[in-house]
Amino acid sequence: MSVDENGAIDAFERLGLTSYEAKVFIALHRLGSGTARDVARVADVPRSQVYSVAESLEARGLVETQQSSPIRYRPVSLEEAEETLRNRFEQERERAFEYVDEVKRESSGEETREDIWTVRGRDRIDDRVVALLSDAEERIVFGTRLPELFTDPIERALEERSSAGVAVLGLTREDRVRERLEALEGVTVETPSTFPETDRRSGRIAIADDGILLSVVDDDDGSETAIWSSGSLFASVLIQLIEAGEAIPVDPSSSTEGSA
Amino acid sequence: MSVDENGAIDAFERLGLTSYEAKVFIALHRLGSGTARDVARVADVPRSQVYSVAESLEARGLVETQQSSPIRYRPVSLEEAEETLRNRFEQERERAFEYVDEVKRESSGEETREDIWTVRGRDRIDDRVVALLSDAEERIVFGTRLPELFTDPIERALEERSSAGVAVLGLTREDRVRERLEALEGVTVETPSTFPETDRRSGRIAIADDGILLSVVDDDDGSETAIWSSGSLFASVLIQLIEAGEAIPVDPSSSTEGSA
DNA sequence: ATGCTGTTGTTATGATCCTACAAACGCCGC
DNA sequence: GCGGCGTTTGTAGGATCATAACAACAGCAT
Repeated sequence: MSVDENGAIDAFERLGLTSYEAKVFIALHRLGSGTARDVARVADVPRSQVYSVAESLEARGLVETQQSSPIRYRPVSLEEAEETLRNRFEQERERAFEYVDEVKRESSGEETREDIWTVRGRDRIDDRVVALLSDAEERIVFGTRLPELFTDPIERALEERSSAGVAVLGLTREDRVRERLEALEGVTVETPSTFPETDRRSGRIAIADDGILLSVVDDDDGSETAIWSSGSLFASVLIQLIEAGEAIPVDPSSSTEGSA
Repeated sequence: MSVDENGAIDAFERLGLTSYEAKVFIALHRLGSGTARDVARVADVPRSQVYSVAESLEARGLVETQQSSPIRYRPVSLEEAEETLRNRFEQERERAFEYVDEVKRESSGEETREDIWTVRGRDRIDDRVVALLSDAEERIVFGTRLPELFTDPIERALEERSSAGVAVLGLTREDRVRERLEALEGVTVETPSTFPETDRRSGRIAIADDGILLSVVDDDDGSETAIWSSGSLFASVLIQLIEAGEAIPVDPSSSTEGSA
């Protein structure tokens, strides 16, 4: 998906440049090379500011300077710039995480018991579901009404667990999801009995042994929020409710409905 | 090299977190999990601020929340956090550079002629030297008095070019550099005739056909600055001067001395 | 040679925004 | 009644944006 200049400037800002730095950098790529005046004409940056901004970019390795009269600037190649920014990112990442790795304390096993955690965002929930399913030893239940929430890694995890002898049950009303589930060897598929066909908020349900995850999808922006728990009384009670076919919304504003 | 907490906080800030976000994230890793009060005790963050800071981290996928009383927070694993930050970086990088790639204009060939460019920073100069040397078709001169400026990639480039039939001459007084140069097949090594043995500012000299790079090293902080040019009259004149054994400092404040 | 004009590069200043930091307060459980 | 929790408000400071002034210089016309 293409972005406009404002989007690119925003992206550069999140990469650590100021708005002026981003504009000068882009302008120099447009021009090939140029003086402060050239840059100011192309970029929405006052000419008097271009000098110090370009100097800052040079210090960052993103621009080269020709000390002529007038001074000429030129950007390094995109490849060089990407590598420079990536190297800086990796360097800071290493600095930051090396320290945290030193001081972190492993979460104690008990601390996660009796706990229910909230996770937001589709990618994060994808990962959590895969982690949950991959740990299953005895049985799995997975259901969704949205094909896009039935991701390839989830599909592979179901297949792999089924091959490993874990009992896998799929729940869905959605034909496209049903077909993919049925295509997996050893996976049985049922139509959920208690969710109304008009249900539009449920996201995914995943049960793996004593772990459970329930997600909901916001109709407005499609964002997904999940709660999950593993090895807790809450989890076992909720699993019982689901298996009895009577999932009960815990709270209207943050429903724990399973998939339709 | 290990870093302290302030260094880690600085690094997280350059990765796009605020100071408070970094402190809360680190504190949660120290604790394993905890309430706002727990975090405030460990981190230099007022308790009343922890709630919104942790919410922001959750929105970034770096923290999970347990809506209990009191609210409990726990960090995602370091692996997850690293992946999250890296994915965000790559996403912004792609957004930014995709746009610049669309709008950039190739530098015209002539525009780089008659031009002398300044490059700062050891890594960038490393790359420029390698690029210069790798393009040589006929002859190379390389010299430095500092072993650390004779990098492995430079060494490999000299070796590769020598194998390709390019005449390669090394210039140095420094024994360690001399030994490495002499170990390269087909490379001759000479002692420079004009630089005083007490020279402490020269960095590197690299000549490749009609291109030249000269760097100097700042005694105070060891930083390196280079000028380079290729295919220009300036370059040919300077090459002649070097080859006549009479390199002349262009300006006392930004000397263009060659290597010792 | 001189005066005028436009450009260059540096510096200063004010406005705005974001973040750090402090404090207040209603509600709740004990 | 007290302490803890969670939300909200306010202020100060720094960074960035944006504008403006000015000395020096180059080019050009006279």
